[in-house]
Amino acid sequence: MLDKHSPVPMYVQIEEHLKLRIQQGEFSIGAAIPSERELTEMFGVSRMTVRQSITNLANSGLLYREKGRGTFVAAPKVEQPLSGLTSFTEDMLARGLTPSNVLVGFEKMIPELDIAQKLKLGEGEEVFLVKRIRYADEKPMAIEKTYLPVKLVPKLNKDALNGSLYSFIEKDKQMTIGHAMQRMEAALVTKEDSNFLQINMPSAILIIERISYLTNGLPFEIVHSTYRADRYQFLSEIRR
Amino acid sequence: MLDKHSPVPMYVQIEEHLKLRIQQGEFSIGAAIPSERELTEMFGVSRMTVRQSITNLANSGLLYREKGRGTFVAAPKVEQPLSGLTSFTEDMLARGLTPSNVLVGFEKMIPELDIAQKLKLGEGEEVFLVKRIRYADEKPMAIEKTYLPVKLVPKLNKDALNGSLYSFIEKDKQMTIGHAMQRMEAALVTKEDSNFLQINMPSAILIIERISYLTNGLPFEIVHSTYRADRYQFLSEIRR
DNA sequence: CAGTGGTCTAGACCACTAC
DNA sequence: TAGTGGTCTAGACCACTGT
Repeated sequence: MLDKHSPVPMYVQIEEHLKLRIQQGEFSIGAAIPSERELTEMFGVSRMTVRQSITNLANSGLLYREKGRGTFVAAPKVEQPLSGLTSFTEDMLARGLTPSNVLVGFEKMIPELDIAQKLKLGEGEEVFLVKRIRYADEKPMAIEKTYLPVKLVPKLNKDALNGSLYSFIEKDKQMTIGHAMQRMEAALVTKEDSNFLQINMPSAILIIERISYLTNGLPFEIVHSTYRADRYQFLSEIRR
Repeated sequence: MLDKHSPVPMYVQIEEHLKLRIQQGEFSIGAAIPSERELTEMFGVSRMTVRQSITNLANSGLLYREKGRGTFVAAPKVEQPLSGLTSFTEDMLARGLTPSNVLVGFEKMIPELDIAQKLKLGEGEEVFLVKRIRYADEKPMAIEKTYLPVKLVPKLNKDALNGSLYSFIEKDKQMTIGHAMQRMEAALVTKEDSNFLQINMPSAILIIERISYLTNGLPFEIVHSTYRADRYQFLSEIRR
């Protein structure tokens, strides 16, 4: 059933095996899966290994445990939000839209004080500022300004912007992306932005500012996005 | 150092011990904490127990691990978002504001189709609709409409609305709250809402709709909130 | 090379649930 | 009382990092 000599850890194989059986409807929603001791025998592994699999599946929301009763299949999420840190491109593709974008600005500059503080920059340290209009299915969706410390990505150029910025950053080992803080607010569109977004005035816009951090806690980018409110909704999941 | 006979699990005690030493600055940001084997000796427990503690602290973002190198202290979050599922009251208190509210509607009704579908109700099943104006520091902050299936909370009344709705629900065992899906969008305020919120027209508002689920996946409430955009920003944390 | 975190074993006792 | 998940032990081998 499992490949003991695969480079894929046993607990990952068990996770995939269980996921598959759940997807195929072998265990319906709310039904108990086999107990940890039964799985231990079925797979010929120790109980701790089975528990690691189940813990991961429970953390991801597929299963839930009840003391003294068993482990059960949770109801699938009706709306699946984009989990984790995603780019505009990934976001649009997940929504079934075709993303494209126009670069309207790329410069090296000394940022304003609030940007410098959020990126924990010293005085005089420079950032790259990338300004893009983001399109979905050929229609304007958002204006996006990205600030990146020059010292973290000194080799950044226009060509790199076509690919994934995140994989460009993570090519450099020791730089792995950890988490991000996101601030969301509503506002009225400005005259200038209404032209870029091709909307009337007055209109509401959704402003999303994201500060992304490496695993060591160092901030490495600020993304300031202005979305058309009539075309964009933000979905997220909240856990207890 | 640890109490082997405490009802508090050893791994929790170890977590608290490490948290304390980090807070006291014994391990500074980016510094390595003792290796798992060192901790095993220090605490007189097995390595798996130590690992459970460190895994939890790493999941909560306090530590991060690097293969072959060690475990390190992550930088503290600059802005701390309200984590988990919180009520308006908790949210405002966390922001240093004083919450209050006015009940403007409480009725039992058959909901519209979209609400019934989201709550997975059958035809003719009723909901409670609670409409409240939420204030922060005596000024209007949001309009909140909450839909609750009558079959889940048959005894709900106006008095219960003064306390915490969540603890009212969880009093009933077998009903534990699991996760929620949240949808956020911006819009222009309507004439009616501009009166409730005491804002001019045109103004932008932030609409947040939350569907909360029990651990078994059953939806148990929909909260539709309309926030003043000039007074409210939504913070969230995103993990990879 | 020695040290680190990642994976895994084969047991054990506990508190809790259901019958 | 039997079965469940929660906690814990005392080892083991692996791949990876830094010197």
